[in-house]
Amino acid sequence: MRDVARGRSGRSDRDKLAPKAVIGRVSLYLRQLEAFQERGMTTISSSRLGTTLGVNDAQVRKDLAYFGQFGCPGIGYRIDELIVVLRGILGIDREWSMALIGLGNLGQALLKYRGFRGRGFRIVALFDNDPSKIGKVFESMTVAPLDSLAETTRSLDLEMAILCVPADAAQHAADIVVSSGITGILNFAPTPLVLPDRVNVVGVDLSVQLEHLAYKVHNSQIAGSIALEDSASSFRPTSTSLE
Amino acid sequence: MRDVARGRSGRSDRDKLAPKAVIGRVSLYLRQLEAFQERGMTTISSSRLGTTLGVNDAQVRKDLAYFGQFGCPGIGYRIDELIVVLRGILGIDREWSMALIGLGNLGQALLKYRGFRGRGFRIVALFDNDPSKIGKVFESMTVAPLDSLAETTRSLDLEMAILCVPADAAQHAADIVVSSGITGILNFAPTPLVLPDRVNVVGVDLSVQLEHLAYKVHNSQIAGSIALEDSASSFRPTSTSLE
DNA sequence: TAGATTGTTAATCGATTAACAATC
DNA sequence: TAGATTGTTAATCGATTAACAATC
Repeated sequence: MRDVARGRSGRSDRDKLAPKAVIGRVSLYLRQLEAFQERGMTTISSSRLGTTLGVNDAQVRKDLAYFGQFGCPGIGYRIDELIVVLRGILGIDREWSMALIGLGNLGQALLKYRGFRGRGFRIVALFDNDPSKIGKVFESMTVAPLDSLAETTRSLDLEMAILCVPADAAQHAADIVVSSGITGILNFAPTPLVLPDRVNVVGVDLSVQLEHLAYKVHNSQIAGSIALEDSASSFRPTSTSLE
Repeated sequence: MRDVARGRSGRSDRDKLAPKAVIGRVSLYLRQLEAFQERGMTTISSSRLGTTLGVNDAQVRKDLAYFGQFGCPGIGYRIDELIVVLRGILGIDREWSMALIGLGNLGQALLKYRGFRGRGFRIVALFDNDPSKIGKVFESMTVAPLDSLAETTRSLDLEMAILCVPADAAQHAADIVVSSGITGILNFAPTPLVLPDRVNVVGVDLSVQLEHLAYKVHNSQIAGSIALEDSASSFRPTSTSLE
């Protein structure tokens, strides 16, 4: 564990980052714009882009205005221009080399997953501390022990790591990642990591997501049965169907 | 109270669901409480629980108070009691049977992933529309064609589906899921789904998460180099030294 | 021009945090 | 009792939406 001093330390640079929610939506806008472009469209209004993604039109404009003025009043946004701009904002107008740490089921799957490569994220080195994994070859890369990470980070210019180790190994692995100089971690381990401020983490907690779904289904079942009781035979206007 | 003509769609039931963020944190509280319990602790204060997870203590209390009064002033919360309560709230005090739809890399991985099973989520049937997948056996389950989903939903009492198909197949697959009577979808396909209100969806968009990380790293690198320039120029102008 | 759509301000809505009486 | 901690209200903070002048 490095300098834990969370909180009030020198955050001023960080404070300039756009709110989490904005960036998530920008990512969605970009993908949708690419889809529109493929269909041959050249301009798009905030209203149309928003409707497709379930986002208010004012929100689309505000999100984009956060980074500059990219639209033409009366016309909308030029799709090709906006795509270039958004890629630059997100920092995906280039390739990123990543380490994959932990080659259990999830790690192996993410390695094969095509979704990342198409967007410039390349897994170029594999690490694990399990002796039964070290030396194995996946996608023509050999799994190396975690303590060789620093060296490889230098030789291959790794900037991000995907952390797919069990919860009880996560903090230790993360410490090694940090000391190797990597400054971005995509954390799939279901545990909070304590890290220095300069290291960026995005957590993907599959159990939390699934439990959220269980909560919703569980509670809409309850709501549903109450509604049934309430209006025994009145046809429930099941609002929007597909469309 | 139930059928207040609230705007466009009949959402009144849904409006009673706790905010997304609250549920996400409740899920984290539960996991942390289980960890505390394993270490033999019997009570916990909102302050201690919050600190461990990086959540404000007032927020912990408020989140829990959303569902009832579970604490003892001066003492804190009894861990074993709170665990039972939270499991009930989330609807994970029982088992959920799920369909896995799409057996590409990600689907296969999620099938093997241990994280779900331990929490009562069981994948009990596999579906795919790719002829090369149908009939194959994974974890002693045979992949069936998607159009047999409705039948299996009835026979096995499926309530949720994990959707792991490519983006361009997702809406069609989701329509079949919905028509089969399943009311919860964990969507890994990187595309928005258009679904009736009564169907619950939680989306897990790995590309969005990874792009968010890229954004953070990209921008903290910029911030970092500006900070370097700034401090360098304060006593060594025009220096371009790295490190 | 008339219609469409932006960027932006003001209004609204929701979520987080501080503060504190109640209470164990 | 004194110290600790809850549940909850009020204050703050942040995010979303409505509205509209500017402009293509």
